[in-house]
Amino acid sequence: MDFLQLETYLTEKLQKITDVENIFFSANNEHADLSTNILFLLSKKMKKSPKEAFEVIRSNLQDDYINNIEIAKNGFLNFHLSNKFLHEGLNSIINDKNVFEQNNEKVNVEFVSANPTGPLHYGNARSVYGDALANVLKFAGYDVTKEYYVNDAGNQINVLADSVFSEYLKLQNLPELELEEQYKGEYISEIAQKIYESDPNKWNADNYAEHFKSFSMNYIIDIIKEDLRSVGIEHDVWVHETSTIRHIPAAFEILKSKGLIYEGKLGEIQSKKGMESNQTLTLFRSSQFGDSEDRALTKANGEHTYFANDIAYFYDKILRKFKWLIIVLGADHDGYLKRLHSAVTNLGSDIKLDMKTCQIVLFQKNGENIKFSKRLGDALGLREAAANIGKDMFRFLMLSKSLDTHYTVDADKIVKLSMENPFYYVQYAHARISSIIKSYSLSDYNTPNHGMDDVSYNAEANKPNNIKEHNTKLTEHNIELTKLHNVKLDYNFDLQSFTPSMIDLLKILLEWRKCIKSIVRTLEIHKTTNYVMNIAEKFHSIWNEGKINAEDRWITKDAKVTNDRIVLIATTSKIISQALNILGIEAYQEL
RNA sequence: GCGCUCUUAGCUCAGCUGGACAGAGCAAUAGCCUUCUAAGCUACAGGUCAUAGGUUCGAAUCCUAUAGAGCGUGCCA
Repeated sequence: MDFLQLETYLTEKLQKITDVENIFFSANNEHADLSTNILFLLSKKMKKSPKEAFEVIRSNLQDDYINNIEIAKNGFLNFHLSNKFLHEGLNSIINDKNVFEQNNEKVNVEFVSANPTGPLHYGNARSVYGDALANVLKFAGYDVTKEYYVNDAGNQINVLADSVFSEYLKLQNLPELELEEQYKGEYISEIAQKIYESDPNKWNADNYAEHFKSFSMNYIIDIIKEDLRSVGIEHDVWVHETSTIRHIPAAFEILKSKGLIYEGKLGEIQSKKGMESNQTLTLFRSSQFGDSEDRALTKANGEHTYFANDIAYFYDKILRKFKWLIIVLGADHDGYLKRLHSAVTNLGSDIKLDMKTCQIVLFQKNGENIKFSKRLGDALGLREAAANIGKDMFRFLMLSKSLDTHYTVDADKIVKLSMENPFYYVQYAHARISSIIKSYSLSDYNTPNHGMDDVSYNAEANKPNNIKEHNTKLTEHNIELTKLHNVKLDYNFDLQSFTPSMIDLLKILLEWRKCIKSIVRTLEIHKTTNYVMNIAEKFHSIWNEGKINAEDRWITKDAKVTNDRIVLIATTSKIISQALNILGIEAYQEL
């Protein structure tokens, strides 16, 4: 039993007798262990005062998990929870009863999907969001696929091939091409060099195109993969645009049958930049769904637009039996969302589609924004941006802000900042816990007789012996706490062993799944960093209480008290590392 | 012009489905290390929650208008 379960339990209980909706619980606040707004809702419905409403439901609320219930002056109903609740709660975490059950819902999280025309730059800084989001959903029991969509069918690939070919000509001491659009940057010359090394004379204006396209693109995809690895991202699946456009006829057929595709002419706004404004094209009725106009699916030259290809791509996802499609895009794509959303939701029934746009992260130097341009190849690379402060801290920083935030990072301050920021605050807590457990494992208390097996610390071992499957998370960070799994559900730790602050900490731990649930609902990853900060804050505070009073330490003179406290602190460590794992960050043993 | 996002402490940002006196970090002030890591803790200080209305028992949160910032507004992707 944790807060998530308790709230569900109480809601069901209340709804049986009151028939009100939108019952809200606030866990672990300064007024009580759990508060609810039920009396506001009830008093409105019954046209009675909150106090009178309370009398009506009072007797139904008696429960083992609740010590006492009181009504606050302003009408909140406050619960104080019983030891039974805390006791079961702690045990449920120790025994991994707190993890979510596997469900079979297939979720596709598509993120990054930058064009394969150059390395990732810091404009892709928020790509870690999609990665962490996928991790949370996995943790919550979903069957998740991390996907990257490679736009290998558009004109930008031709531009890429031309840019490389131009460099190739240079190596042959021939005149460069005069291109309207071209990519510059070292990587272009690098690719040309590679091709030149293997075939210095083979390629010319008549035969270069296909080879230069595929070679360059594959080369760049490798760069991108490396860029992604540098921030800890690895996609499960890379889907190429050229492999999904075959679904266009089938997808169009569905939309046609719904009357959403027709032959016609575009309105003035769109066609003003168009080539031949009066031509008849294939159009999608996006205006039916709130878009300002219908949108083109074909170009004047008969080719399909990117939009058409995207429809095919999403249809492909649907054919692959995904029920929940999540796509993470840059803010510069949000004008595109309406039409895509309306097209995709019309392609299949029961498709849940979430499109998240992330506002750009601005990097500043000397108070001025660093510009980036892929064409000019002068962008601050994602790899470099991350390397500056390290992968883990980079992720933490990026994942600690809402996606909607127009976040500004000062490149000058960031290194200095790195020594004194929330990332280390959390890591320091974890390191201190490791230190406690180390001391404990070396102490006399660590005998086999206290209800759990002995806990030992092994700084050398990455993979300690005797790992039982379900507790590998703890062992990942070198402390051989795996034996804690032998603590039985009825392990009789005494809540009296804990100081009031430790009980507070325990209550925070019992909010973990509530936090996850909330992220699944809102897709707001930064709640994870907030949550783990809460734990760290409470932990550091307890640590200092121990400095003031030795009895408030984790390791005390009393063996029973110490053993009980070690269970709590090991559990804390477990939750912290679970949270950090979700963020894709390693939990440190030492700082 | 229109669409999306944002505006909370000097700075960077939190604020859970509308809920109790608006929070943290950095910066500033004053304390705390013979004792499990002081990258920490405690205290003090700092805010007309952009502005004006509205809905509600209750608004930083929802609605409308206004101001400012970012992005978009192609038969590019």
